[in-house]
Parts: sequence; structure tokens; C-alpha cells
Amino acid sequence: MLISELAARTGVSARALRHYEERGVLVAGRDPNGYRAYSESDVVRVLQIKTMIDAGLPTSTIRRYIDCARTGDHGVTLEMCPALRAEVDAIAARIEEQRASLEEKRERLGALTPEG
Amino acid sequence: MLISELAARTGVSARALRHYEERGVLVAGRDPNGYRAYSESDVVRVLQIKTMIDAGLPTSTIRRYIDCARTGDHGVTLEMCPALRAEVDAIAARIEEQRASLEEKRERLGALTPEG
DNA sequence: CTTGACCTTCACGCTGACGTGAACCCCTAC
DNA sequence: GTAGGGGTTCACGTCAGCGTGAAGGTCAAG
Repeated sequence: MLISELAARTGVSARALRHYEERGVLVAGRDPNGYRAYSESDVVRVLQIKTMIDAGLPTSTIRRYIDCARTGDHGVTLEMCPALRAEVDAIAARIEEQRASLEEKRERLGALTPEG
Repeated sequence: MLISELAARTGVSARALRHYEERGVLVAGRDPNGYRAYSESDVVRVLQIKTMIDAGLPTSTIRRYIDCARTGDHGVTLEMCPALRAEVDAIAARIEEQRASLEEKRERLGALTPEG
């Protein structure tokens, strides 16, 4: 299928799909005319990628561990190996940092505004 | 005083001080040789700016409302006018959005990692 | 033949506060 | 004179995932 169909079926924009390819997380075949050619399995793959993106995983990490992704009845999950576990933990830690930073901003903003 | 001294006394880098000037939030005098010349009051002003930056206020907002800043026993506060109130509320809303987004990422990341 | 809806590859824009050289001037001290 | 430690102004790099034209090729339909 063409890129616009894959986009429609996954809810991911065509631009995003090309971006995934740029980052090496989604390899596409090519038709003789140069158009990107996708298969049914790519639909699943894109949904896996999207799930990982939404979970805060950077494309650099997704590229290396996309094969750990499994799509089951409970949605997308990752088969953890030590290396992936370490990356995920680091990402979780960063998210926690950002959350703390935002929390501080909220407090500072509140302290800055009398009777806010 | 010169820029490095102001930097040392405020904990704000010289680069950041020049950045503040670029953004129009900190006006500096000039010595005959072209060096930026700061006064004692600039120390207070920089600390006010830093407090506002740390609270999430963008330099564009700080530039317009820096004169609302007051430094007292309870730290830096802002004298609120309707316009500033609106901006601060908008910033608070954005912080809340980001917080919600992070919260969702945390959940999705947890759902992605079995027995995480 | 000509729309017109697809597709392609660049490549800048965005959100923000700086970091980091590059290339060069000022002034003091040895 | 010559280091050497300031200072100055550009101006691109950073972090991320796309949005948004721009310029142009492909192909089925009228």
C-alpha cells in the first residue's frame, strides 16, 4: 500500500512515517516508480512504534529495540533484555526529573503570584 | 562591575546575562572601552529575572513586566495587573498540560514494560 | 492534452534558554 | 614585548518530532 493509506490506517501522518524512516525505525520497500511500498505487517509495526513514541521512547532507542515489541490482547508490550531495561529505566528517570522540574515551576510560579 | 563579577554574584552565566540583554530584559551601561557596566541594583534585578525564569516565565513576558517585580523578605513576588495575571494564568495552564502529558507517558511506559 | 490527486526529496520552522567556539579588542603585569 | 585573563559580537548547535510549503515526477481519468 501507499504511504497515505498506511497513514490513514494507523492515524500517523505521512510526514511522521517518512520521519520514522529517516530515523531508521521503519524500513519501506519501493515500487518501480520510487513510491514507498508498505505491507500489512507494517500497519502493526507502525502502531508499535507509535505506542513507544507515546511512552516517551526516543527513535534512537526504538530503532535498536523495535524487535522486542509484541502486540497482544493487552496492547503493545516489550520483551525486556538487560540493555533495554537499562534504557527504559533511564527514560523513566528522565520523565521523573521533568515531572519534578515542572512541579518546582508550579510552586515557584505560585510563590511569585501573591493571592494567585 | 564587569559581567563576570555579576555572573559570579548571581550564579547566572555571562552568556545568560548577554542573552537577557538580547531579549531586552536586562539593560546594561557601557564603559568607554565598550565593556558592559553593571550596578549593584542589577544584582537584584538579575535575581528577579532568574526567579521568573525558574518559574517558567518566558523572557518575552519578563521583558514587559519586569517592573512588577518586588524583592522582599519572602523572596521575589509580582504585583499583578490584569494583563500580567492573564499571562501567568496561561503559563500555569501550559505547565499543567505538560504535567498531564508527562503523567500519560509515565503510564504508557509502565504499560509497555511487563513486570516493570 | 490536461487536470488533479498521488508521490518524491529537500530543508526551514517551531519551543527556549542558553553552550560553544571563532575571530578579535582591552588592559595589566612581568 | 609578550603573555594572559578579561571583554566584544556574531552565529550555529542543542533536544525531538514532526508541520509545512517548495519544486517536480507519476499515473489514472475525462
